[in-house]
Amino acid sequence: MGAMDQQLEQSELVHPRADEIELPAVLHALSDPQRLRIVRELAASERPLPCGTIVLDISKSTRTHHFRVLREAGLIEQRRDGTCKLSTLRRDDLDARFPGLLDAVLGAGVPA
Amino acid sequence: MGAMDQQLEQSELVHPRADEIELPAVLHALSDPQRLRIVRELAASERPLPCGTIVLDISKSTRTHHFRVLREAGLIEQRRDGTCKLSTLRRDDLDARFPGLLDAVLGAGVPA
DNA sequence: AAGATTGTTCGATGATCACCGTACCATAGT
DNA sequence: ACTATGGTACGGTGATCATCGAACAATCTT
Repeated sequence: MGAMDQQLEQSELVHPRADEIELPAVLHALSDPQRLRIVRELAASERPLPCGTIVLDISKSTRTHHFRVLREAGLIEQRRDGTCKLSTLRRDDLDARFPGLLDAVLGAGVPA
Repeated sequence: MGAMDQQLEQSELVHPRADEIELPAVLHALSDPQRLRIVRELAASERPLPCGTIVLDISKSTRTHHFRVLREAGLIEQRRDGTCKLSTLRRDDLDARFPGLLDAVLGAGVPA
């Protein structure tokens, strides 16, 4: 969106600092079923996952879009690893900033 | 949206049952700053509040819109009381369905 | 260098959204 | 009955969103 992150856009990914994570952005990011699924899968593995191994019923570009929304909201961290890009849930940062939120969302997986 | 709730639209408000409350809808409803503020205010008073006493920087129709989103997502209950319409947080239903979620969101009020 | 794999960027599109003003509809009080 | 008052319904507008395909870029393997 902004214009000040152009020069590092291709080398370093845009990640908000832990104290910059905004609640509305987090809730919005989690309000999409596809992204919720990504977050759940990430939380389940608790190990960096390449984007490609997760959501299958959407196109590549849409997948990229969802991962960017999650990353810019501060929910995940992404880094390069060869040709893959590995994603991790920012559990500690989220728990520090919004205690209990992530657990509540993840725990709501199979309610009844 | 639907067409089956036409006959009770003006007398009885549309409320999802507790077990019909969907997580994405709840998160989406909470992802708007105005609605988050409404929910916080409702939670703070823990007593039914008329719509008019809460958000001031938006128009009447927009306020109605936000309250409807909150109600249809299952976050609040609205009922008539004379010329006013009183709103209450559906704390018990939310806690039963998504334990800890509401507390986490409300607790994230003043993070640092 | 060529090919394969993985992901991004770039429009574009249709849907949804937040917001508004105006008109309207209840109920309460005079 | 008239008039506030509190809220809804009805368009309408500009913004954002989820989605796609096609083209491109970066890395690895051969």
